[in-house]
Amino acid sequence: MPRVTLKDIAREAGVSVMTVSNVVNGNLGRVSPATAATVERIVQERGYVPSGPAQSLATRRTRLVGLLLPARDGGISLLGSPHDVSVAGALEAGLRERDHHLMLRAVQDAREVQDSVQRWNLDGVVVMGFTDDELRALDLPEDVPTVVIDASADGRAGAVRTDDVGGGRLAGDHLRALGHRRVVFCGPTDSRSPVVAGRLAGLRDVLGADPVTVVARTSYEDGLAAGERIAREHPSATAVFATADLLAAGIQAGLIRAGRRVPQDVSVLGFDDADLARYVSPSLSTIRQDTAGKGRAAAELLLRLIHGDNPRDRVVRLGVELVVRESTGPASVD
Amino acid sequence: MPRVTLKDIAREAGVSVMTVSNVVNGNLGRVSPATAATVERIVQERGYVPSGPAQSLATRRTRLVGLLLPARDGGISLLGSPHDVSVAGALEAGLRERDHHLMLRAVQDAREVQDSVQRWNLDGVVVMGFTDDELRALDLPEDVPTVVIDASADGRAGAVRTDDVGGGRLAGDHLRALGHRRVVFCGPTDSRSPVVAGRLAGLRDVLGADPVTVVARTSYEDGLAAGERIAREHPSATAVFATADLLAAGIQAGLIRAGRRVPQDVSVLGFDDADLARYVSPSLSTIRQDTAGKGRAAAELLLRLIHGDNPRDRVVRLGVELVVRESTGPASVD
DNA sequence: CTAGGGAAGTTTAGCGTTAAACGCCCGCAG
DNA sequence: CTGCGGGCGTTTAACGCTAAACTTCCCTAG
Repeated sequence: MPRVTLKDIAREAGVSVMTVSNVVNGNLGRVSPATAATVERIVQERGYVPSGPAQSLATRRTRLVGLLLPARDGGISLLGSPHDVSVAGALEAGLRERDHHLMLRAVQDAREVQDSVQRWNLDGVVVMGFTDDELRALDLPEDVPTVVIDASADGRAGAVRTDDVGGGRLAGDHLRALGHRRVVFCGPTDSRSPVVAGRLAGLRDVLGADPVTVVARTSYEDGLAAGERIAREHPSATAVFATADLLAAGIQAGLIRAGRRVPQDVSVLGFDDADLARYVSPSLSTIRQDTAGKGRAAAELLLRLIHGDNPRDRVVRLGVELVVRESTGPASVD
Repeated sequence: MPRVTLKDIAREAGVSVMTVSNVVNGNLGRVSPATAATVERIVQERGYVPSGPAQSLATRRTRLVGLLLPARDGGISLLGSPHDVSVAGALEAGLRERDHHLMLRAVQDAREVQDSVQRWNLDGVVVMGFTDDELRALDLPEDVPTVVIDASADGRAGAVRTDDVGGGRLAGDHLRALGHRRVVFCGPTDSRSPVVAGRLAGLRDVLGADPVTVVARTSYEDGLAAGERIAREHPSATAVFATADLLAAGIQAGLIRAGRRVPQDVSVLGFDDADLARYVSPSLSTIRQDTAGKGRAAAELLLRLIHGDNPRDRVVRLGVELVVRESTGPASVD
């Protein structure tokens, strides 16, 4: 069953294809209401849907946005964290409402980026889950509107970020108010990620001194190891602030496994307010960030960039909020 | 900066566009090795990438696959569960390896399906997260290769499923071996989902009698409520088998909140072996299903359907495995 | 009475690619 | 010699759509 084309509609309506095209695209300047109505009716009846490829070819715009993610472990886990999933969902919703489609693509190197973007003539690209260094290596095309999430925008690209410094401060305030003085900061500080650096900077702001830092990837397993290590190597610490809930959950489990009580002996504070913060026990106190807002903001910013109405602010920064649950409590007096 | 086209390459190489096209597509029957080499070199130098839209228009094939998901809560959470995320990741990887791209799209009704599929001339469609009834209402296009995940394939569509009956049996065997006789089954039994029905049937097979059933959506919150309800309304039950880990985690928390000990008073068994099964405490015993395998199988099956080499089996069923952790133990003697 | 202008179209050309049909030249069998 | 079949291409038309230029026709102002 061949596709219904403009030509089919045109023939049936007794007008030229151009007229049908104009009606379909709401370009009603040159079409009489009567003709428009007829065409509209036939379009409905026949269930005509314009061909994306043909439109793209003619207009050089695709209404297609790529979401580029790191291809790790063979690319199986392309949405690594709950955070990413939530952002991706909101991004898709934001694009869908404005009549754009999302292409999901894991990429490994600049060549793959180039290929995806060029092949599909993507109108725009959103990049998530890469560190600044990786991003630089990806060599994102200059001429395609781009929004990076949780990374530094270099020049022309837009960026959506969380107020990480504010989040770090919030964490510091909370822990300080509970009487904690010896706080361990835990996260992938070796990745030179501006996100991690920001959270640490915020914490330092409040605590006044450099907190002890323990390096760990943001996975549960790394958290587990880090928790045990903290119990062993930093026995005097009374609180741990981790850059992600997943990591915090692991740390907490590791501490408990090492015989510490949470929060009586050690408080644990996470970041994100992922669902799992409520599932683990003790439930995690955390700095909530607005992941859905991130996705929506990315969609909006990108569409702005695409349409060329140069947004005043190419960097959107979303607020954070402290959520107190069971994993943080007053510092134990020793 | 305009796109590099076949024409550009052709001009530079002093041949016709058709020759370049043939070289690029590895259609070397009519091209001398020397010419091919020259063209190849220039293609590399110029970084030529074929235009997807143009190719699609000419060949009527897009190498584009749509992943259709339910648009719920405003479509923000398009990948509802960890299970879905993992499947989607593996699907993307499978398609990518075979040079196809994935379009992620939340849909609400038949019109939206129609629109996405027609507009982009999708070569194939994967559908996940819908019940059989919803699927029927979506009215998936007859003429587009389709693979449904965790639903019944109606006729021409392919299906990838888990051996749910086997999983149910495994659950039953495990609980039976531990001495449990009064088992509660918990899941969205009202949705007439073949997945849930299969797991229940497997459990019944082993237990010999109809287990008590408590209806609940597969969310942590519903699990929490269900757990408390089970403690109240079915105080003599010694084990609960839930259709998803997320649900099981909630049930377990609800039971504990109601004063029951897990597993001493009540055992809890989940399904999926999602990451969170390891994060909660007690850690969840569960029936592991191969979500990555599901995604890969879906990719493979779909590509088969697309290429018309009619696969012998349009229904792929993946195996399950019992994973024993802390949440299940011997039945308490009363 | 005519120029000008808007309303309602249509025609032309082109987006980048490919399938299919059509050369052309050379070597070799009859 | 003629014919004819490979090897190596080229040409043509089409895929479905749109931007821009072009055509009518009618109405109104001067």
